[in-house]
Amino acid sequence: MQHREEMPHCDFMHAHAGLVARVQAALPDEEVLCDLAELFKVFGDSTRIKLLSVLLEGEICVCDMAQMLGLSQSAVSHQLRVLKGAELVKYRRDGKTVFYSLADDHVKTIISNGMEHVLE
Amino acid sequence: MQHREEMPHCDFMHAHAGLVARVQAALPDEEVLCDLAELFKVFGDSTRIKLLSVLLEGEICVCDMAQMLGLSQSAVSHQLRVLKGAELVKYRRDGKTVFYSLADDHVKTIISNGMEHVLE
DNA sequence: ACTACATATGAACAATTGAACATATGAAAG
DNA sequence: CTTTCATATGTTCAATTGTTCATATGTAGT
Repeated sequence: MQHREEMPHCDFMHAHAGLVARVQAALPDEEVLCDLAELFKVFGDSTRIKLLSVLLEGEICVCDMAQMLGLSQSAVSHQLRVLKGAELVKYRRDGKTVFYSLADDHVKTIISNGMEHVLE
Repeated sequence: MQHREEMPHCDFMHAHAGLVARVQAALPDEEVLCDLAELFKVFGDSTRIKLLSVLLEGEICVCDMAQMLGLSQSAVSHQLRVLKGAELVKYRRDGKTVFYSLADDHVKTIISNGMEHVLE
């Protein structure tokens, strides 16, 4: 029952000595990696994935999305806000109605890449 | 839980009448979309993204990953378990040491697609 | 057998999060 | 200006999640 709060790690490296340092150097900035995780976190919710999938078909208003997915208007609006915050969707206002659409082609690409992995 | 009958929704559709039904028909199965969300959820954590990024450089043991990222061995092991559950990594045992590596090229693709969106 | 080391697992805890509900904003029509 | 409809925003709350600590498993050597 040794309590080493210091550094829980191996006493020796298993690979050659420079590996740790070399990989650390090659690693992107912490901030970039966190941003990347935040991006995927946005995709990592079934409601938001459904909204994005629906928007693959084109521009759709909030109300229709709620109907299509059997969700409350509030839930859809909240999640669209998250998607907009991540710049995955954009919107266009026409009278009382707001039409949402995908912000760019990255979204399609990311979703279809994920699909490939899922459908294996 | 769900009171689907009294859902707050528009009284009329804004797009042409068949849009909702048409998009619903084109939508992938609920289960597939949920699996997709689960996949992205795995990417949606900074610790796991860091582990995956590190593994882009090649096969690395648990201990070295912990050192590279300044994480406890336990934290690394727990997250590697999640990554393995999603079939994003595989491992190889050599004596006491366990070396992890990326399961396939999808992982690289997904990460770099996400990167593109982040670096804008 | 025992010891040392690398990794995995279980449990408990704090922090995050998505949904529901209520309310607020914005826009067009009367 | 008031009403009505479409959408947005707060708030509360239950459930999920990541980390830490403690312990267990596995492996090699003595």
